[in-house]
Amino acid sequence: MISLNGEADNRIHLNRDVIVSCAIAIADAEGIDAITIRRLAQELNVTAMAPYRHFRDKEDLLNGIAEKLLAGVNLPKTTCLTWDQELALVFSQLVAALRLHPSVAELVLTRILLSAPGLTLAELVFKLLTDAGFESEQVGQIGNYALSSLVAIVTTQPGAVTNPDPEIRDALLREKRILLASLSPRNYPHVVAAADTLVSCTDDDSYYALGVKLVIEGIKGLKSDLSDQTDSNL
Amino acid sequence: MISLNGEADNRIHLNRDVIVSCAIAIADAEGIDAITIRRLAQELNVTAMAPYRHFRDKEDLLNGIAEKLLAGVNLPKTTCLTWDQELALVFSQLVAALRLHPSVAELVLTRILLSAPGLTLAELVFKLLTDAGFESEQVGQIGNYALSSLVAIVTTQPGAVTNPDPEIRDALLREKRILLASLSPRNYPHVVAAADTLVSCTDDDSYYALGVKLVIEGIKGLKSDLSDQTDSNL
DNA sequence: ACCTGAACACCGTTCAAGT
DNA sequence: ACCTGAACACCGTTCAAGT
Repeated sequence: MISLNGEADNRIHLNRDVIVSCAIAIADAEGIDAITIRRLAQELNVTAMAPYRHFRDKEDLLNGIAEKLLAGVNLPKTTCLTWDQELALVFSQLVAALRLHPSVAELVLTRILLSAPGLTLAELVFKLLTDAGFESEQVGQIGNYALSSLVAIVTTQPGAVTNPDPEIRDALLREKRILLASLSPRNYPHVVAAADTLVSCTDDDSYYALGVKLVIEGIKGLKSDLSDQTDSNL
Repeated sequence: MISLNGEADNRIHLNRDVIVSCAIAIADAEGIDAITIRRLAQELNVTAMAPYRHFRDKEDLLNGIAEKLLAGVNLPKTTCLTWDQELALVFSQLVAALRLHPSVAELVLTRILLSAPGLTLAELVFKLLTDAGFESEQVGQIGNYALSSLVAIVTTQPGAVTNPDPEIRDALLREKRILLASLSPRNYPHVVAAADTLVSCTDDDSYYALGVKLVIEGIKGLKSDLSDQTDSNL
């Protein structure tokens, strides 16, 4: 049946990517808890049950969000870098992708191995750790630590505040600042001294750069321990 | 009015700690999503609204859970340790406390500065980082990284699987193992090689010990960079 | 193949009462 | 002071139909 009427058809053609993109947009604007199947359906001018043609259940939708975030990680193609330089680059790209949508970043924490883009990322990280000289058991563990740490760093970024509203966001930040400012400097001198740093970032880029560096330095530290026992080449 | 009847009164005297403990027990048995106000009320033989005398809303309850976990961290009292040794000890104790209830560990990620025990922990970590020679801005950032990383490590522990049922747990683990085993070794050789490590731990203790070491080594690596620029004493 | 519509069991939370 | 009871607006998800 040909569409005869002049009314605009508000129904976008539904598919996984459209739904996932819509969910991310909702979370960007109102926080992760605003992602519900019914809200999504409403936003897409469709019945509450329509999304279920494309997702088995809500968990499947959340997996789809994590997958989309991971697909946004810009992995280096060719490379004339040392393993630690390339690893630092990969980590930076992961952080860069997650920073675009901080309120859904937490979904990635437990879902890296559940999608192709996540597996591609993990594969590259594991390969670089193998190049570095770690045993296969340590490769899995260290890779796991590193990826988890970086996701967590984005999730807990000082200025983050999981964003329930563009306006309330500022109120929450102010509240957090006041809470830290009201602490007794006698009981928590170092927390009070670091309060400004903890509630907002002067420079997000350098904040994340330091985070990546911490992880890389940690891995290099573990490697030194290894080579102390096995060989002594740099 | 004196209780005249012989029936046992199933209603425990309600307070924050009783409710929080019950919530943690529910999560231990059935996963974090099983924590609902109504379920809690039912478990405590009380009306759905009764918990609201002790918690403003569900968020307040989740804060209470995080607080209880952090209160379980056994901080060292006196100390004749160097800053890095004591920091390693504190981190180990944090991990030890979180490991007792892995399915609610994630709640701590964004709630450390919201309770007294969390603030005490953060204060000690920040103090030790200050002792190590970091500037106050770096103290806050590095402390944040380290604590976030350790919480994340517990949340993503290989054998963890957020536990929706003692029986389904094994099924999920098997499923995960099969998923990784079914991957093409051509596309993901290093992931496949690390599959066993990723799905379960041969030794949880050494897994977490390595995680703590990674963070400590990372911090020491950052410190070396500092002292390279300022002075050269070890 | 893809969407609708009604229904079910369950949530968090409000408000006004009870004792 | 602390708990109850009824009600409201919202969830995820099922099932049977529609086109």
